[in-house]
Amino acid sequence: MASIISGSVTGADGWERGALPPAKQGEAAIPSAPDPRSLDVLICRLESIASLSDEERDAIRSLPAKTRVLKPGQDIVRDGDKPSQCCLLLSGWACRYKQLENGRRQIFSFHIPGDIPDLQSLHIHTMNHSLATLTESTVAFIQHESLLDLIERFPRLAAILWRETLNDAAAFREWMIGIGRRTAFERMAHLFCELYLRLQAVGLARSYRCPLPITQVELGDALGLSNVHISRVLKEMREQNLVTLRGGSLTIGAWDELTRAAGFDPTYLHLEK
Amino acid sequence: MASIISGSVTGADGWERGALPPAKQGEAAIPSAPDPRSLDVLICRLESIASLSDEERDAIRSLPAKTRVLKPGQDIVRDGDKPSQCCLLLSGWACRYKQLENGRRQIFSFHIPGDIPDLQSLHIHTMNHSLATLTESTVAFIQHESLLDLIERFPRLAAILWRETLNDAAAFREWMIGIGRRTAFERMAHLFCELYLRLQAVGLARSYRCPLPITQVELGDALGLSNVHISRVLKEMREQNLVTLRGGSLTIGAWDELTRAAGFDPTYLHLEK
DNA sequence: CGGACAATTGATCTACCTCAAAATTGGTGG
DNA sequence: CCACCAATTTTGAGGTAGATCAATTGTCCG
Repeated sequence: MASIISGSVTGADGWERGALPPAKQGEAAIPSAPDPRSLDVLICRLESIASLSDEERDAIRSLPAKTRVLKPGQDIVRDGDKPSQCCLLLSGWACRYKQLENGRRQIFSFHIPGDIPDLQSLHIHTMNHSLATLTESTVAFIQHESLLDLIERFPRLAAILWRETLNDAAAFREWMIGIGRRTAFERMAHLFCELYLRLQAVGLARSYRCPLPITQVELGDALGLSNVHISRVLKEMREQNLVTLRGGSLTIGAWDELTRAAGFDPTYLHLEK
Repeated sequence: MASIISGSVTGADGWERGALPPAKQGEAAIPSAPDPRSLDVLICRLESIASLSDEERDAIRSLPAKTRVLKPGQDIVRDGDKPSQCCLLLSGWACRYKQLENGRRQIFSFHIPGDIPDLQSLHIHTMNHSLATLTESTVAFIQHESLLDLIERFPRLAAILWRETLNDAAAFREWMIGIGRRTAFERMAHLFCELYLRLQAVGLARSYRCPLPITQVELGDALGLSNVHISRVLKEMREQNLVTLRGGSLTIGAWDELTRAAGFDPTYLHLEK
């Protein structure tokens, strides 16, 4: 499968224009034709971190972007690529990962609508990991030069985006703690807490239910565990009525117990409200 | 032990002025009195990433900074602090870590001269981890406002510092791969490769020898291993003549084999030369 | 010389892995 | 609506990397 940005394949590689994922969980349907308003999800996201002036909002809204619908399991940028654009996730799920020699891989982060998973490519020119969709996704591509021009005109936006990448690093550190120092049960609980809150922040989760369209193999690659062990720990959580994961959606049975079991402290997410 | 920046203790907490670590391994002795030229180590470091103009160099050199000598094992900033300054390491070693409830801790990164380990505090106002010295160290404190003023006047410096924090995140990802998907032997080898190259880049290592004044407990906290296991793996490496760690200094017996065993690819460090 | 700390070694235990087979799920075409 | 397929999940059995506990040795330094 070819990376999109590296540009080796375009047509036959299967972007379905017009075919959109079914709108779910309060997510508004997004037209596949380039739509300036689609960048509102970015504005919304940034306003959860800092307040924006009218000029800043307008400047973001008028960023030139190309919207695409991508199939599940498709690489957006590849390890080694030198992309000239960033990717804003409008709908669907994506992840960043790195493939190792022996077939092993490590997933670093999961991404949901409003995220710019490869924002770092703005300043680090060669990718040292890959970015791929997990589900069918709608993404908007924004040229680096447009973003660079934007942050030159609005230095405050530069600071906000910089902060975004710092939050990203904070999440990596939290992830590291999990992998290095928590039991399988704890780190899994921790991941569920994080994802639930992040989804809630962009309006994709409520009343302790949220989409989680991720296979157990992928969970394992993220948490440094085997799929077999993921299955066993999930069973245990189910039996304790902590969480249930079925049909791509997660139900949290006991939030307080879950956070306690995970040793979860949400401050590293830097969510408002 | 009290954090320096949180300011709860100053006098009795024991900063020794004038007492300096013995200069070793080609490291020039640094006067303990505040010395403007000391910021040259930062200039040197930044120039390993990008070239600087004369004005930029001068602006950095004239940053107001307060230099201190700190004892080993002393917190510089604490989890929860809201520092108003950043810390540039001039000599010695430091690490960032987070303490967990049950007495466990995870070390995220080791820092060497030229690093600004808490650069992120410039935009993330509350620390979500701690920073501490590992050895006696000389550090320069620079007020946030001075740095903010600097990057406002020189936007290119902002981009360079931003890039620094992105490199930081890249190192976290590499660390995660190790903890999640590599054996104890591999990840330890990987750490040694990383540290050797970073030290070499700032002139603190040559001919496969470098200082590594870190206890086995600290190595374990960084790699997610017990100190006992660290000892055993070190023994194995010693027997295979890969590396020897004695008296706070590391000797690499077979660089090529070491990198091969570690699956080490140095590009994520973004070192020039 | 003595005391604190760091490293080593031995013995035992366990969380998680690997391999392999069975059961479940979801999508597809007839 | 059912039958079928591939992908995913579940369960079982046995193996291992690395943890824990505890005692010994080595090192540094006042």
